[in-house]
Amino acid sequence: MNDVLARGRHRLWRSPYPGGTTKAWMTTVAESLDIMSTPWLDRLNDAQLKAVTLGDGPALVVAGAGTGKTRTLASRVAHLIHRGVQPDRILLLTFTRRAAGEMVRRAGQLVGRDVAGSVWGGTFHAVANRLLRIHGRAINLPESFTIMDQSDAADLIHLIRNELGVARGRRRFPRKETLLSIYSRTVNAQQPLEQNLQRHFPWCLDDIKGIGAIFDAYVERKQRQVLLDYDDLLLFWDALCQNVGTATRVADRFDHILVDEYQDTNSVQARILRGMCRAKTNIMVVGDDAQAIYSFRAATIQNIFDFPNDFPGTNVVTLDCNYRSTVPILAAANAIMGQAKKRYTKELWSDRSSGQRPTLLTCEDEAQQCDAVCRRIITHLEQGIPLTEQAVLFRTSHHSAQLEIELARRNIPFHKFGGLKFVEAAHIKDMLAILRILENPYDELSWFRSCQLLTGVGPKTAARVMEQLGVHKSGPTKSSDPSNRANPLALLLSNPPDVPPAAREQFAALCATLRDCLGTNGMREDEDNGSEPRDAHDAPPLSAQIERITQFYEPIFEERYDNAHIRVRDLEQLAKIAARYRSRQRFITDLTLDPPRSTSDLAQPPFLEEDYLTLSTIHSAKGCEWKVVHIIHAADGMIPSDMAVVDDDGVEEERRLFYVAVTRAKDWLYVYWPLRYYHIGARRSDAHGYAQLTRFLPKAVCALFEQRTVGRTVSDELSEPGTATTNPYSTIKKLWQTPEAQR
DNA sequence: GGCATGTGTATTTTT
DNA sequence: TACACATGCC
Repeated sequence: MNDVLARGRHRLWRSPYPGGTTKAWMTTVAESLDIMSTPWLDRLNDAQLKAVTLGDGPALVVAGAGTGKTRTLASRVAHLIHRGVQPDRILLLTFTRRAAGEMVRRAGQLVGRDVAGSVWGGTFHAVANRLLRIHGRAINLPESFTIMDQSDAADLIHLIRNELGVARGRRRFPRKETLLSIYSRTVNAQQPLEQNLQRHFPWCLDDIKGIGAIFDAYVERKQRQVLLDYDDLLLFWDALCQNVGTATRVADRFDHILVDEYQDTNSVQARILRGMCRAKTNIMVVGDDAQAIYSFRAATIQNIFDFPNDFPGTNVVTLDCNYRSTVPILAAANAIMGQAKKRYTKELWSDRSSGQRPTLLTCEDEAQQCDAVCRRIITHLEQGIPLTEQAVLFRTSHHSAQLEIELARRNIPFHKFGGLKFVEAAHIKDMLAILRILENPYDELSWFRSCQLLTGVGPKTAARVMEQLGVHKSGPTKSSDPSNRANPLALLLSNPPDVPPAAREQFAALCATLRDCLGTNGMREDEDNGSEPRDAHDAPPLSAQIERITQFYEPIFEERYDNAHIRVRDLEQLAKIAARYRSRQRFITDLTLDPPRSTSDLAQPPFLEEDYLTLSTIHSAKGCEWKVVHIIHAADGMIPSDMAVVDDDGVEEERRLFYVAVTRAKDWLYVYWPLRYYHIGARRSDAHGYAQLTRFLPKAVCALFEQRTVGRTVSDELSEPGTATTNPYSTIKKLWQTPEAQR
């Protein structure tokens, strides 16, 4: 420890205090000056301390669930800063932006918020975005590129599929979502299409020619329109690292790289890291192969195993002491992983003893399951465990649908993570499309969408208008930079194309809206901007732009959606988020890279409620923990998902998923499964089928659970005997009983 | 060419 | 159940 402290002192970065090194000196000063304490080294166990204080060079930290990984990484950041590394030369790559924020926040508590705040923290995609806005030009990427989210990308593929006519007349051709995931997987795994199809999409093999043609057109189209999809962000970052002119400049930005959730990175990401570390290998990756749950995104555990080979001289540290869960919960978790075909990490251990075993609840049907969950949530709430310390986890987003209704009915506020996001809602996409035209006038998809907002304009008219504006022409110069080409927006305002009479009025309104948002003329005529060319300085503030677009859009919106009164809250929400931004580009980008998650229409907006329950897909629950965890639908076909059981690897991944769910619990774990599902097999019938308990809980593992049955087996109408607490006669009797008799 | 209506179907997980 | 696709009418 002494040694560690001494070592931590020798290169103080902009040191506000003298650089003493002896423990005696430090102890004295530390007592008088809080600033001299080393809180990031406090309360760490030996393994954590080792990881935090490792010197330069590559390191692999194998960190099981709940072993204090976040604390270790945050402490490492604090330690590095304290050791003299400049915060903005530390790159912290995490799986979600939320995780990055949390670690930087914790590091900030240790070394000061302002200092830690300049650490480069974020997802691979967010960091790629940042780097590409700075260095992209060097690889011919204009800095004004637009990022497509998944559904944008799928829509573009859809457009191309229709244009190419590959799907016509034939039996069913892969859906746009399928095509996108094939594309994404091919790119991310860096595998030939055919191999990928054989392995993961065998039913699409016959269409390989058409698929290839679509991919060609898709790539070409993105390039012309300066659009990047999620995968492109990684590819272009990788290109920065491979390109002679930029490789050194990009890599030199950082002295230390830390990567969280390394088991869920794919080959492109691994290659990026190798590229970033060509000159110096100060890289620490943290991961747990037992928690690898993103193979559908082409993540591969192989990255963890290959790490020591890729980076010779790697220090390996294993964290296996679990601080999160009680012994009985951990025993169950270990038993679940114990059946895995392959297993690399050791079992976890804990000294948090408890008499409370996890509970397995067999429910009559889904309604009973909902009821049981709600009742237990309330019981714990009454025991003093707030809703924020409780979570309900499930395999797929719609698994919570019935529960959401029940929670709303009982006025239990909740916040749902995972599933359809706010920005994927059609009405939000409509608003964003208009904003995106302003940002990138060559964004075909946004034009296409915006045009079709107008009544009387369908795909054909939209295409014609876009053609006239030259939206997807490659323009006079060969450069892909929009500013070098005739701008479709300028053309629209100066020389608007003709539209069908039915659409004329709305079309004019759209033009006026775009003009106002650009700020060329109008909006502030009183300020007299003269004949200034249109540019960013002239444009009204973002919030005014949103307001203007809303003004245009609201009548259309109300016409178009029959539940507009519910959805209108989302528009308000959008305006609220926008209020935090000054730059339109930042706003659009952030919304794409870190979309706010929609809450249920039925629930109160969570920001109004202080205490709310968390509903989450297991994927989205990664890295989180709660005192009480309820896992619902633990039936075969749900967990593991029917979709995943086509091969062994799929089942194994589902097992890890279940393991992740179980290890989120600190003190109480409830696993529910409904005995009976309606609409199994035959759809639209009253038929029901009987489910089976998930295969991940065989008898031997079940023995570690307390087992209960919920509901009645005879009839729903019959109540259990002896549970009545009121008797109708007891109140009536009061009417004639004497006071003495009542006592 | 747009739009309303009807029919069928396929259903994960996320940056 | 919600969404994609086809059909037929304006």
